[in-house]
Amino acid sequence: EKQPCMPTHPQKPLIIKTGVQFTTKVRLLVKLPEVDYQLKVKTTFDKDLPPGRVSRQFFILTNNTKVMDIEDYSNGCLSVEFRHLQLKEKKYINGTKGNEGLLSVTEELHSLSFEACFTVQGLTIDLETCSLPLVVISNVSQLPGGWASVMWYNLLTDDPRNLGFFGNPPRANWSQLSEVLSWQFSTFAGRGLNKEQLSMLGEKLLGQHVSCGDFQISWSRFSKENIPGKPFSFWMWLDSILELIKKHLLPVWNENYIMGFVSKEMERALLKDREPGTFLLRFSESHLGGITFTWVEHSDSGEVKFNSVEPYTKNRLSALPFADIIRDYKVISDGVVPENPLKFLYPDIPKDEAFGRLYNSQPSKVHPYIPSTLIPISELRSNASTTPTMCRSPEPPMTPGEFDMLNEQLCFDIDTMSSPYSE
Amino acid sequence: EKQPCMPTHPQKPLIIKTGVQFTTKVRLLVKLPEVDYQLKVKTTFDKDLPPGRVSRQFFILTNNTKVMDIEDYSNGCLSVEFRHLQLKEKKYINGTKGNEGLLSVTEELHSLSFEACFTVQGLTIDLETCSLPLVVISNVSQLPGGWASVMWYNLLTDDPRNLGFFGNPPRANWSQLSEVLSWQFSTFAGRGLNKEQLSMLGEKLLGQHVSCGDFQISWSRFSKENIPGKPFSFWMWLDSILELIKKHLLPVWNENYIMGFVSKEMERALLKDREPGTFLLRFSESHLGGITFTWVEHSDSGEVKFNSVEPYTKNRLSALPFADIIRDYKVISDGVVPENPLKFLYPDIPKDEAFGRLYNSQPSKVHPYIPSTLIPISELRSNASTTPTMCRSPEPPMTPGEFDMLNEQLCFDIDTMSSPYSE
DNA sequence: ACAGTTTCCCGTAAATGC
DNA sequence: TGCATTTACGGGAAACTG
Repeated sequence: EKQPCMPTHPQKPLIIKTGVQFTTKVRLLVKLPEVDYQLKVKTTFDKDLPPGRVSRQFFILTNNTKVMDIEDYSNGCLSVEFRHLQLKEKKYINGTKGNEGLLSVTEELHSLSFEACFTVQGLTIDLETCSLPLVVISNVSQLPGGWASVMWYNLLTDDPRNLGFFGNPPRANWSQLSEVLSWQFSTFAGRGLNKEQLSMLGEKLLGQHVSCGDFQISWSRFSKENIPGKPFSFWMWLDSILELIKKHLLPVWNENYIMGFVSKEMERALLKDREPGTFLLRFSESHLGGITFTWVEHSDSGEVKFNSVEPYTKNRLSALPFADIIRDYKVISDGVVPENPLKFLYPDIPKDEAFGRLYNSQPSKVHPYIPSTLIPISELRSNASTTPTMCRSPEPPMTPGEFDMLNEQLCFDIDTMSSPYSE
Repeated sequence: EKQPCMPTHPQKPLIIKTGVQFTTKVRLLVKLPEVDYQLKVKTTFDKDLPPGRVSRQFFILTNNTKVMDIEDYSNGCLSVEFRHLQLKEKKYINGTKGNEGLLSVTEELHSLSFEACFTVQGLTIDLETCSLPLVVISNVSQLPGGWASVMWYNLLTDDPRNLGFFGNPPRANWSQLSEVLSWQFSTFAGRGLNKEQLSMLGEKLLGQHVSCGDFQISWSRFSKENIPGKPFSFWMWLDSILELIKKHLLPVWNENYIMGFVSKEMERALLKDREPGTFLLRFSESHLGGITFTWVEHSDSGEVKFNSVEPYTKNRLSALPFADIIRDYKVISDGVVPENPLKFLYPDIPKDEAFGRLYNSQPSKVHPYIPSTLIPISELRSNASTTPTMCRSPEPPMTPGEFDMLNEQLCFDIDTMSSPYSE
């Protein structure tokens, strides 16, 4: 009687923030020639919530009933789009929350139900369907955690409605997970991750054990427990970089000028035989959302020396675009004329050849004033070099896709939630 | 039966933003020994709005009835504080808005009424009072305009409820207005304006006619019409500077290191006989919320030369504190070693003596990295100097206060609206 | 088309809850 | 008390609306 179709959805579906509008669309996949009245569809949040299964309860603030209409892109289907839906938390359900205790809010899964009822030839037919599991957040600061849940769910199950998924979440194979991670970058930043980059991520996640086999990563390791010695989890760290790229590094990333995910050891191994002034761009592993450059030079005694600048974060980058930082960066050693130590992007691309097109032209507009820019500068009094260590090995390749396939639904076809979490 | 008391209120009262919580408090100024039941007070927005007089209508979203209580600071009075009040606009009152046409939203005055009713010895007594005129805005971008209205109203009338005030607003004497302007700076930035600064503002507002007499300024000239040749009004300009000071220049302003309001002509007259490297700080007249420095130097031929840097606005200043900009500013002329041209704060205070305490210490924290800061730099290829002109005269002094006196009310005593428009 | 005004909503900070 | 979560609202931008 009904059959699935393909979904069309925006950037980060399945995450709804309370108080922020979202949209959903339902299609009836069978033609009903004899329905002579308006077919009403009602949408309900967490309709048959398993009692006590969910610690927070929400309801739809705005009008939740609409009449189906012949679809514009007329394949003749009836469809209805709910717009301006908004979720609000129910307070004080029965004294205190029916908390399941162990799950964090971004692990708590919800769903949106749709119901319709009509009569054909004296036969009353009830239609009902529901969305894929949804994550409800109250602040954008929870978006990374929510997205981690959506990724993990869709990576590891085909079940369209396992709301208890995070009660005992399965592990992921690195081969699957790495594909998803690369896909995050190609989707949100326009370019995926290559073998070497994924290899570094795999080591970060698994320790040095990674070598050839396909290891398994726990949900906790992926996004809940902190990276040893750091105050953030693997996914929080990776997502902070994704955000940094989206907001401040898009052209540089897309030109493939950011090696990005390289261990310090690998970095030194790559640079050590290169021309002095050769540099590469690497994301900070110690701070969230930071990028640094490391260049190689030869000391007076002929020794190889590596220098890395303090990582630039979004605050600095919004004052000065990254390409301009590379162009203008200068080092002053004990009062000598400042010099830009960055000459060649690894392996050997002259800096201006790589970044020239990305520089901002300096506006010298208002005449009576002397134009002034900020330039990034490092002042050296004594030598500051670092200790090298060792090297690494590579890792399996990556391909895009598969996630979309999970967005299929029976009964009605539901366009998965489109809340405004595109960039 | 009732008498006024002093109000206690926050920074920018009498302005309410829709959807944002505000607080108000009412006191009953007579003791009612025989009231044996709870005295309810109801608050209503625009209770008896003159029909068609107001183009927008609002209502109070939350609970608007509360019971009076013996005041904590027990002088025995009954009082009640309404918290978490919130205003929302009524939509589609009767087709279209009852617009009065000519007034902008920040000129439209509203009021909050309070009512109570009780029976003493068989006598039913109705109490009613209302607030001073209120301005309702929907976005903080309207706050400067709203505050201009509040200032003008309180400066020019003692009427506690002339809601049609801006239908034909009176002019202000410069002597009164200048006092209010200085008071804005002392209230919001901790230091008022001196004679010379006010003199420059007077000229800006009145043209060169200002000399000795007390001129009148129209409401329109003050905050509605644009400064000739500029895309903003006098008050928008001045308020943008106030905001810049509050957010980025507070210590420098309070140390009186910012001359700020000086014409370019005066600036040159002051600097021309000074030691080369003498500089002063001046607010931009051409852009909103900008500050620049101008220094004097002698060209090779011995001529006096003035240079002004492109003004720094909040974006730049949030990347780099102003004191650090002064410390680190450098000029590179055709590749020569960069030099900081700023030596003495006018008239002759060595730069570091003035600003030393305000510099930020450069953090060199994370070891493996070379610390890097942004420094402001101007690169000169050819000469960029400007044309001098002429001089000016000073203006009357300033004193604080008076505004508070306007906040007195009859009947009940109302703490004027406290919406969160402090900094 | 446009300007004045409101709505939307991210992102930071503060408040709240557990 | 500390951490997790929500609320608050400034500020920039988009949407609205005459």
